Amino acid sequence: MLSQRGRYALKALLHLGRSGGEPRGVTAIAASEQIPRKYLEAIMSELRRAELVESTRGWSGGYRLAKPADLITFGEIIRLTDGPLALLPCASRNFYKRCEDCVDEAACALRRVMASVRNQVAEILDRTTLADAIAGSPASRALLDAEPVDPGSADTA
Amino acid sequence: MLSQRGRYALKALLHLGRSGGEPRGVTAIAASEQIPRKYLEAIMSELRRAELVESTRGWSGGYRLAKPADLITFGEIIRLTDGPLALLPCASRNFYKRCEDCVDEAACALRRVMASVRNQVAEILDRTTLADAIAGSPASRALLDAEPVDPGSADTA
DNA sequence: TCAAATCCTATCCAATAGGTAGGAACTGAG
DNA sequence: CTCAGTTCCTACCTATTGGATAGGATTTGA
Repeated sequence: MLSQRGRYALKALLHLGRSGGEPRGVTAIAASEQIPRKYLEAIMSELRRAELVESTRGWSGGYRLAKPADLITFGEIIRLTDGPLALLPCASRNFYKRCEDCVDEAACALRRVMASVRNQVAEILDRTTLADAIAGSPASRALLDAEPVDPGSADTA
Repeated sequence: MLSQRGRYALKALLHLGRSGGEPRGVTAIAASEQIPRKYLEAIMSELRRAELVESTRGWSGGYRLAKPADLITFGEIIRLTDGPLALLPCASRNFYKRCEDCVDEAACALRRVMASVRNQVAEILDRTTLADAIAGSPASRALLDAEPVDPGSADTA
């Protein structure tokens, strides 16, 4: 599961994506996205340090995306806020770490499966951009529409 | 990422799958899979309560799989030990929970993407069984072989 | 100069992950 | 019938982390 922090980051970035190039203040974003203001402040600082957003201070300052929304992928955002996409460190590409206790094939059988999961997840998240999500027309529609999630009737889409 | 607990559970179950129907004691499994014995004891208890394994006590007792290895999927194991496969509760099928603060499309744009990820992950994990992993010939070889993970040169496969 | 904004550091709290301890209950071998 | 080896159960511990708040320093245009 994503951390709340990660979810907030994604919501905030999607918000900025929808706001054109205009700077949006943390207070405004927090209010309209239902995020605790002070907490969002910290998150936006992190996003700035990661150069996903740019900020202007003072007067009518705020944050805006540092690049076009179609150049910012879910993958890079989530890796920043939540770390590896993979289910195991040994199946991660960007955060690879060997399992200390990996001596027999059991571990490797595991790793094979986990690597395939990682590949599929990365395939989606590294190809889907903020712009895709906003437009509602993701890069790989075939994948995204494959099998709709249907949580009762609670949905706006 | 999977919890250590989940990883241990998977390793132990794969171990049992490789052991034919013969009961294996916790001590033996722990030793050969490099898992703290007492901790594994707790995990095996949980797996028994979930009816993934059966136990016999006393003498030459131990644990064995409660069903054939080709009827136990990674999906059910991981859901048991680590909860939802989805990245967000609102994108989960088995653990669905509405996001309290979900009012505008941002959340739904998010959910669309996360749902597609969930579907792909579940597709793999619910179709891959212990037997598949052990045989090294997973259900959907096309997927699993799609893009091999290459962590430097540290690999036994 | 003032209000509004980002920025920075420190702190707090509850929950969880990971693991340990100690022993009760069971069971076949001897 | 006892004993060693096993599962089973309850409780506990400790470090880390997630999620957030507090308070103020700094910047900047109106």
